[in-house]
Amino acid sequence: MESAPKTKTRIEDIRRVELIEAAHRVFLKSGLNGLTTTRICQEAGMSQGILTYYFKNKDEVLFEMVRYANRVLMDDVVVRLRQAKTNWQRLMAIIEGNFPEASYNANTANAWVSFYAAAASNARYNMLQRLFYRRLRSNLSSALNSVLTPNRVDRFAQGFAAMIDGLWLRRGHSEDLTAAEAISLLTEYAEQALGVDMVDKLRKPTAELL
Amino acid sequence: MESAPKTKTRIEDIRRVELIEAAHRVFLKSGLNGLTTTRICQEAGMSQGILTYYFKNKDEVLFEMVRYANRVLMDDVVVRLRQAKTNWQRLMAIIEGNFPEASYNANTANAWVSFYAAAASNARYNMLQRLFYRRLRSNLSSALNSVLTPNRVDRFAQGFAAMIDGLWLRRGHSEDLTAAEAISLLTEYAEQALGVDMVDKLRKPTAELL
DNA sequence: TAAGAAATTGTTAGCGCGTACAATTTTTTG
DNA sequence: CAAAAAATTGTACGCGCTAACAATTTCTTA
Repeated sequence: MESAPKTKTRIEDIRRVELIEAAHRVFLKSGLNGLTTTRICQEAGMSQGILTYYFKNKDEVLFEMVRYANRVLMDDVVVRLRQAKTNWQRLMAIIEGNFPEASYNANTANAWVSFYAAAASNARYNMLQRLFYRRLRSNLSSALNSVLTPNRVDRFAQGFAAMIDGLWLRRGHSEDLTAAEAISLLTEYAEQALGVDMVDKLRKPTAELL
Repeated sequence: MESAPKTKTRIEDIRRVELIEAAHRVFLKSGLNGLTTTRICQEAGMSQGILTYYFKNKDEVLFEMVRYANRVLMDDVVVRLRQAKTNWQRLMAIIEGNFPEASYNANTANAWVSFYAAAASNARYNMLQRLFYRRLRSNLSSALNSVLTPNRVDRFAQGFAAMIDGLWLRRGHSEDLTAAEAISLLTEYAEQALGVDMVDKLRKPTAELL
């Protein structure tokens, strides 16, 4: 019976998404510091005032944009995880998905570093950061819990996550660091941390639990 | 014969150092974003105008402050390196020196992350970043060149540096990450990347070249 | 100790920013 | 098609910041 608010909501949703995507494009170019209300709106082809009509304030847009940006990056992991048949492939899905060739560049890296910096004094960003880490640990756990105890998974995740973050951090200022190298360094790390025996175990097809 | 500019230079040097140290204290508390001219001067117990009297501008103070901050951190490495007798001890000096118990806390970590973020759009910061990395690689090289070719050292340094940066980055928002754990994770990484044989070699006393 | 130099202060101009809001245009609806 | 509602624009205010600079105090030196 509610046909009235139909179009209203539709436009609202469209504009919100447009603004978030515009903010995302600016973010990938210039990081959080480059993100002014004026630039977001002009990137979206709208006028400045529109922002506070569809969002509480600028922070609201940025928060949604970061979630969106992470979703875009992590889609790669999700797709690869779905195709994985063995636990080793699951681990490789996580590794390769964290360094998509197309995204692993200096601008994107610096954008994320600026997010990390902002998270130091922004409670909501901080929560997102923790959420992202929990997701990673959970993915790792599902790939490794057949060979590692929960405690071992935690420790492995610590080093693994540090390596991912470090490789992204360094990407921002090392022109000669490719996605392939990052993947290779992280793979090597995982192989050495787990040892040959465990890697062999992980390579065996997963016993299906139907 | 130059007795006239004696006191002048003395005061100039003192004030410059005082301002740099004051900026450093603010930096460790609140990162680069918290660093306004007003805050630096009030931390130093001086009035705002003094800053441009002794420095070209604020950026100049910040640049010198970052060099100072790095020197403070790296002093630990230098001291440990001097005491090292074997190449393995040299490697451990680098590892332990990069995570001094007293400095490895969330505020300091976040301060450095804010520096990394700023380096994305600040050419001089970027040069400092590269300089810091070259120093690390050079230290690593002097510890490992007896067992690794230059190319291997480079590759090792890539992963090693990523791990250091990642462990600092993560320290900013993981309350439960201690210096001991960081050192242990990095040591483990080095041991596994080098293998038992090389570690054994590194443990033998260095042949003195007198 | 007086004059000149050096050091220090406090104020102010100017800029970029977020956002509130009145004014305007477009869309919806009876 | 007119009146009301929704969407969009442009402007303007206030804030925090850097840097410039005139005014003032403190030190030097002859």
